[in-house]
Amino acid sequence: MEPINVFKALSNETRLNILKWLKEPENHFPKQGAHLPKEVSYKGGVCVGDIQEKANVSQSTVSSYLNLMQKAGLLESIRHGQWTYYRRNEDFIQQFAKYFKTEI
Amino acid sequence: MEPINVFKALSNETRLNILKWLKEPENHFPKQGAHLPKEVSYKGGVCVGDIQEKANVSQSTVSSYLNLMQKAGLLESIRHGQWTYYRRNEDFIQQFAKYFKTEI
DNA sequence: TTGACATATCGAGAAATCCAGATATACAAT
DNA sequence: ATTGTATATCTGGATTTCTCGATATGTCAA
Repeated sequence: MEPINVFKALSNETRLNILKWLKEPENHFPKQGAHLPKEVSYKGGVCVGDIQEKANVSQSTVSSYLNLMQKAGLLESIRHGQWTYYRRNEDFIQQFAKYFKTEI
Repeated sequence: MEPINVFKALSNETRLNILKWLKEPENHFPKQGAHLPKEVSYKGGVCVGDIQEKANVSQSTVSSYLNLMQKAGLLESIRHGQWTYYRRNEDFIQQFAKYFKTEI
């Protein structure tokens, strides 16, 4: 775990919002692309295009943001056909919260 | 509370170290300047010069780092004569840890 | 295999951050 | 008043981050 990279990932409004939105994907991504049955895609995460639309930044920006957050440990991704679904890495986030409480 | 500013403040190795050192000033600042009786200065924090020596960055850099961290809410300072003592704002840090656990 | 679409990567200019030295300010002691 | 010390602020060059458009890659459908 590289705390600095986690803090850097969270030092940007858009990225922080993405992480929060992904806490409740059903609420924040209602126009869920109909690529997959609801239960599958929500469990598996939200696809890049839907996140881009909500975040209102360019496709390349959102893609690299998601990659950055994944490298930091905050997100994980699953490819499903031509879509990549990103979701929170809850284990890691919880572990980091604990680190913050005890080490910081 | 501006979470983004807190994350930015913590996105730097030196600043993160300073925050950790200030958790146990007695351990990390043994050559405590003899400006004040020990109990006073430790309770009140550590002076800029001592932090600078430990952090091994320039005087101006450490001063602006401490100012940044204070603005973010992580530190508080007390002036005592010609010395400024910085210490952790434990209430804020604890509050932020809670925010992280519940909101992030 | 070609075309369409989703996502990733590349390249670059603008903006922000890093961090130092120089200078200013505040206070203490003489 | 003057000098010395601690800290803050200013200035600026180097580096990093931000964010885009363009292009590449991967996948599905026809």
